Amino acid sequence: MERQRRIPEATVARLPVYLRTLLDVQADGVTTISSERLAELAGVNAAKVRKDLSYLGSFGTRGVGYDVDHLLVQMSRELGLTRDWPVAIVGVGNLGAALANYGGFGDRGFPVAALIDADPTKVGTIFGGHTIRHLDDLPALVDELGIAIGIIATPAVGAQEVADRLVAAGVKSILNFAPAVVTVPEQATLRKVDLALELQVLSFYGQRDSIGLALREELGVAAAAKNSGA
Amino acid sequence: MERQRRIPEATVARLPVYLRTLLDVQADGVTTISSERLAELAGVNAAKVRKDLSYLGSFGTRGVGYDVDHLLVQMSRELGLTRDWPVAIVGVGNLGAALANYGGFGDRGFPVAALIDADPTKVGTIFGGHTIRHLDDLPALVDELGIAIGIIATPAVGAQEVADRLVAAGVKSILNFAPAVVTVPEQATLRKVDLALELQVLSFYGQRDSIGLALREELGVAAAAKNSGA
DNA sequence: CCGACCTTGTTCTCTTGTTCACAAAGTGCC
DNA sequence: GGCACTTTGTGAACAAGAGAACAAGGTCGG
Ligand SMILES: NC(=O)c1ccc[n+]([C@@H]2O[C@H](COP(=O)([O-])OP(=O)(O)OC[C@H]3O[C@@H](n4cnc5c(N)ncnc54)[C@H](O)[C@@H]3O)[C@@H](O)[C@H]2O)c1
Ligand SMILES: NC(=O)c1ccc[n+]([C@@H]2O[C@H](COP(=O)([O-])OP(=O)(O)OC[C@H]3O[C@@H](n4cnc5c(N)ncnc54)[C@H](O)[C@@H]3O)[C@@H](O)[C@H]2O)c1
Repeated sequence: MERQRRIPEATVARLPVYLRTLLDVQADGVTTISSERLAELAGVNAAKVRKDLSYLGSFGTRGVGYDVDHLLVQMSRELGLTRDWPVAIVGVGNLGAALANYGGFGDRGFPVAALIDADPTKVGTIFGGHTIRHLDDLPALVDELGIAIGIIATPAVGAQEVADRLVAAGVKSILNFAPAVVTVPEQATLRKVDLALELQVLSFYGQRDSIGLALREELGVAAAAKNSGA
Repeated sequence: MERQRRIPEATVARLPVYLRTLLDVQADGVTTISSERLAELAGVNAAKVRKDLSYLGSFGTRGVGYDVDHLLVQMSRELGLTRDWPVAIVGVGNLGAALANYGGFGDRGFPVAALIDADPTKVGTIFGGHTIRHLDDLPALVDELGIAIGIIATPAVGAQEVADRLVAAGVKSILNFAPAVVTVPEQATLRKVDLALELQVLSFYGQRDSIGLALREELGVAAAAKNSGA
């Protein structure tokens, strides 16, 4: 009779999308929303929305839909957004600086609490209201500021070491922007954002479409014959 | 006897990781690599590597492994990396500027060919070697420069419109950084990078782990009581 | 030239995720 | 109060992906 609290990974990744959508409609004064409408706005299938929401043990009202406010509360609770998650950005270069300047994080419960670099000429300088600290100060910063999430914005070479240090300092959640394979022990969670990967995937599909077009033009009868075989 | 050229999405997303790994080992002078070793370096399962590579129709040599150079050629061809894919960055703000400054794109076949903004005070100014052009110039730029990929780095509000314009101008591949649901017609491909989503997913697992710890420590009856209270 | 050894390519099974379809449940009109 | 209508929640079918296991194929030492 165990609690069925196990939320599938795929669902977890969609909850933030629903959350944002709900905040949008809430701002427009909408108080109730159907799975159909939410699905449309979130760009997914309605059945998927209902199933996803059902994992929250969420109570929609049949014949009516879901109460937007209530859904937002449930969802925030489930995602752990009832508290702040102080973020440390490691590597204040091009990208790290842009992230540090970005206001969108603090707004949503992810305040940038520390900037960290290894370059002695950067350490000690002030950027975006924060004094840049040295990587060696990490454990102290985690203690002091309760850093919960580390963002790696260093070159690929340093990424694994930074991750190791973050984990050693007690940071269990890491977001990696460096184009490198980084591994963390099981008790930690690592997610990656890989620009080059995204572009290469786009080029794959871009290319395939071009080929597809050419094929579609030239193939004609042969194509049908070929496909029917399958 | 149909060509089994349909590569699964999940595989496509891993090919860039293999590619990068192979480039790394190639730089170290390695000429042959086993699926086992490649898997280790790429952080995946060896069987998965073999299956993925088999979609390339790739010829490994049993008893030996894969020829690194050959694999790189095949993989680049499959991913469409034998040509350049000129990129246009739309929205030269915080993030757009960082992306424009980043050297890592041009290196790998994705030269930044155009910077685009809608802000009249930015249009005409020079940034990182490019004159910032107006969104209205998009069709001309696509013709002139052969823009193949559009990167959306505008605020969320403008994202869908920018996407529509990109598609209308003939850009079939789009990478969206704005936290908004953007849809494109079927002939186009859109991928998104969603920072807030990544952080929220991290907070979900971060929270769950803390709870998990508490549960593991106290388990049994007490835990149930505690949860019911929350 | 042969046999021990290694590594691939692929088949099969299991798990995870998606979608459909429909009964159950509630609303609000009349 | 009853009935037609809406929308949820979920069971079941289907699709995609992961991983284990192993036969087939090839290498290389002797
Ligand atoms: N800039 C972009 O738009 C962009 C886009 C995609 C990916 N990336 C990736 O993000 C990462 C950062 O890119 P960038 O352009 O900001 O690079 P950058 O060279 O401008 O900045 C890197 C910063 O990290 C610091 N650093 C280096 N090693 C460190 C270490 N071990 N510990 C702490 N700090 C360290 C450096 O001092 C520097 O300040 C790179 O891996 C890059 O591939 C950047
Ligand atoms: N900066 C970051 O680190 C960061 C991180 C995550 C996500 N994002 C997202 O990336 C997007 C850009 O962020 P930013 O910090 O660079 O914002 P920004 O406000 O600094 O820059 C936005 C730029 O887009 C331009 N713009 C606005 N509407 C436009 C339109 N319709 N067409 C063309 N250009 C237009 C503006 O003139 C401005 O130059 C936002 O959606 C943000 O949420 C940014």
